[in-house]
Order: sequence, then structure tokens, then C-alpha cells
Amino acid sequence: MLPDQRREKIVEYAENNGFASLQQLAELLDTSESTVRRDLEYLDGKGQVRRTRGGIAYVGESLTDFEERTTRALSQKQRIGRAVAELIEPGDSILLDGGTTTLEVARHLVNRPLQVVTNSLPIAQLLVNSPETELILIGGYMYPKTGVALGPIAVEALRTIRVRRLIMSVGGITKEGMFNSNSLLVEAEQRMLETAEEVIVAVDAGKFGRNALSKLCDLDRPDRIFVDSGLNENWKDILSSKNVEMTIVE
Amino acid sequence: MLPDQRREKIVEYAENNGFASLQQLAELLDTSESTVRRDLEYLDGKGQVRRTRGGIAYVGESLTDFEERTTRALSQKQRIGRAVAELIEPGDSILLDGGTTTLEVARHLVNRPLQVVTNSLPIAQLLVNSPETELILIGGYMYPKTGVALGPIAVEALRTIRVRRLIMSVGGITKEGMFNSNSLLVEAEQRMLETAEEVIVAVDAGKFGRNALSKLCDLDRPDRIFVDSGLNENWKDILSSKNVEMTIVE
DNA sequence: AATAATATGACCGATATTGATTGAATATGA
DNA sequence: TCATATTCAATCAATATCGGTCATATTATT
Repeated sequence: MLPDQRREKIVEYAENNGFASLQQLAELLDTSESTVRRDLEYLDGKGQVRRTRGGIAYVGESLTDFEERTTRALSQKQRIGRAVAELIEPGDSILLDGGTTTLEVARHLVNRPLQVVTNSLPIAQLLVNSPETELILIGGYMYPKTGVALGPIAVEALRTIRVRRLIMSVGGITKEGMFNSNSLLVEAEQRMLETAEEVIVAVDAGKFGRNALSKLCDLDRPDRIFVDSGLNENWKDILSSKNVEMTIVE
Repeated sequence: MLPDQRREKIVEYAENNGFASLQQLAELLDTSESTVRRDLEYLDGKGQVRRTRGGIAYVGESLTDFEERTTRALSQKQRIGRAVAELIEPGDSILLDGGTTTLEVARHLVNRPLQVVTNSLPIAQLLVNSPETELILIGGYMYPKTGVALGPIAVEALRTIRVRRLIMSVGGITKEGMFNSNSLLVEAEQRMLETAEEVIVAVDAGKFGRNALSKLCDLDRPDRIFVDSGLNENWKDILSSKNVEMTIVE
């Protein structure tokens, strides 16, 4: 097997399982631990994966990525995306955060007369040739896996922008608030929150009760949350007690 | 089997499988490893496929298919792109302007250890998943036709950036200087000129003697110009009298 | 047909990768 | 704390791959 191919498989395996031990990988790839060790060193050096004693852990959206793979979660994302897009009115100016859910929203915005601001490369790619849509891209350091622009350049660019609606997704929601896994991302998203009149959060129910690294904002900060019908009653009560408008998509 | 036919099969196989080893290919095509090796060198040179030790990996979306079959001017662009890319050293920080010629340069930068700054969406798309390459995207208003970011946001972002080399292409070159067709673009490019230690212009010979809307800079502003061999002697004299280093690609 | 130009396959020294081994560093558990 | 068991980083010999060269075969041109 080719070295690059092997490394790709390692990343893939780590993505799916969140963690992988040296032995597992050596057996899976039918190679020696030495080689795996060298590969991990290489991949870690590049930030694709984080080494831990005895193996590796996937860095980034590990848990969510896994869930995204399941078709059920995906089709829910699509439904959520459509529902959010239906809310958008002609001539709106909207800010689209990166993420697979917001990408689903963007799919429904092609060829609609809108001003769209985004820091997501895939979303920009989708909308750049949409004739009716005026597209403004937020630049910055490109985070490789998800293709979103982060860092000081992104934050600075967001300072000069005002939009009617922000559509964002988050990595986890607990009673303490909304979370995401990457602190650079959270910093950019906090700036986004300041630029929008109305904040809309689009998540699948699986994110509720799950924690992540950095706190993004309080639970009552969004004006509206779009979520699929998998949300349990307890959470519905909590949200309505916080005066967050909720749209259950099915 | 014809060489071109054989190469086409190699690309096809790589597309389908993601990876292909030398041995696999040699067997599949019923030819020697030497020949396959030469083919891979050729295909890698065109950016259609990425060589890795022991074989090849398929690289990104094949815009190439479309461009491959077009005029001679394009293959000159490819050659220029390759020549410019050879100049770039590991660890360099470079700023890539938008345009088809610079896109050809970018094809040869995939998987090389570099810091790349660009305002071009297609170039970003090409490099975002190149693991060795750190990518910084300049945002702004997206100009639909060419997919480059322009306007005040782009200009502002460029103010905070310094790079070793700027690689740009221009719409026209006359004795009065370099020109481009869009004044927003020229404004951004003038800012780019300020951020780079060394300015490299990559153009095909057809641009010489041609005018365009907005003046970008004087003829002697670039440190180096890459151009194909179609450039006539008169222009060579003019450029050398201006102390611009010239590389004739062929 | 003769010649030139190009493509091919085999070979070889240089280089990179691999797997095993070792002692050092770190974690585990009494 | 100490003893034991893992895991780690470094090293080395064996192996695989690379780039270049050369003789031969194929194709194009005169």
C-alpha cells in the first residue's frame, strides 16, 4: 500500500472512531507499529490528528462528523436546511456560518435575490455563480478540514459588516449555552453574533446535551432555533422558558 | 496503445480508486514501470494527478479536462505556470492573484510546504485540502465571473499581510505600464504590490501591446516577468532596458 | 528506403521507507 | 514509593522506489 494511501486511511479511521490505538492501526493496515508511529508523527506534525499516548485522537468535529455520516442525520440536516431557507425573504442580507447544516441552507439559496455573507469556502463555491445572489466572502486563515476562514483577518472583516440575519450551527448545546469545538471558530462566531439583527441557530437534535470545548454564547442568545423532531420534551421546556422561538422541523 | 490513450487511462483509474501504485498501473496497461513512471511525471507536471512515493493520488476536481483540450495559448499558460512554480522554494510565503495563469501556478503548489495567500476562490478551492500548504484567503465582494474577492474588505485584509513573493497576471502591457480591465481589481492589486518583497508577473505573450481600462503600475515595477517564447524582440529590448528580469518559457 | 525523432524497457547508483531492536521515558498498580 | 509493564524515540540493516542513462524499438519525415 502507498504511504499516502495508508495515512489517509489512518485519518479516516480516526475520524470515524474518534480514537485509534497503535495496535489497531498496525493490524488494520497490515504493517508494523514503527511505520504507524512514523505516520502518526507525520500526521500530527501537520495537525490532521492529535497524538496521544498509545494512539491518536481525531482533532476537530470528531463526534459530529461521525453522526453526519449516518443517513438519518443527513436527511434531517437537509430538512432543516430547507425549513430555514423558507424563512429567508427576497432582498434579505444574511450571514452564513460554516458547517454542513448551513451548507444545506445555502443549497436552497442558489438563484435567489439575496446578499449573502459567508466565511465558508464550500458555501461560497456554491453561490459564486448564482446570478441573483450578491456574495461577500469573509477571508482569513483557512481551516483545512471544514473550509472555513478564521482568525484575526476574519474577525476584522466581520467588524465592517451588518446583516439582517445570521444563520449558524453549533457543535453542542447544554443548559450553560452553546458551544463549539474550536476556539478560533468561536471567536469569529462571537463577532458574527454582533453583526446580525436576528440570530438563527440550525442544529440537529443530537447536539443537545453535548458539550464542546469553547462556549459561544448563552442559551437565550439566538432569536430562533431550528431543530428536528428528535428533540426531547425536557429541552423544549427549557428553551421556551428562555423565550427562544423554536421551529421543529419534520 | 497510444501514449495519450494510456495517460487518459491512468487518470481515469486514479479518479476511480483515489490511489494507484506503479505496479498496478504497469500491469493494467501492460507496459513497463519506466513508462508508467514517465507518464506520471508528465501528468503530475500538468497538475492532473499528484505523485506520491510508489504511485499516484488523484488530485481534486478536474477543471483540467476542460482546459486541456483548448488552444495552444492555454498550454503556454500551463508551461508558464510550471516555470513559475519551480521558482518557489519550500517555506515561501506567496500571494497569488486571481486569473487563469496564476491558477496554473497553483496547480503545481498542491502539497508543497508553503504559505499561500490568495483572493481567488478557485485557487483556494484547489489548495484548501493540500495538507502541506497553509492557506490564507482574502475575502471581499466576490466578482462572479472570475471568482476573485475585491473591494474594501479585500483591500483592508491585504493591509495586514506581508509576503515574500507576489505572483500576478495582468490584462495588458504597453510601454506605459501594466493594465487590467476592472478598476476594483486594480485597486486590490495595487495593494498587493505593496505587500510583497518580490513581484512576479506571469503573462502570455499575447498580452503585450494590448491596452486595458485601468493602469496598475509602471512597466519596471515587477522584479521578474515570466512569458512564453512568442514575445517579440522589440519587447525583450524594452524590458531589459527597464531592468526587469525576464524568463522566457519554452 | 533511409533517416530523424520519439517512445520504450532495462539497468544502476542514490535515496527513502520499512520493520526490528534497543534503552529511555512514561504510566500503572501494589 | 517502588517495581513492573507499556509506550516512545532513536538507530540500523534490509528493502523498495526514484531519477537518470543507455540501447533498442517504434513511428514520422524526407
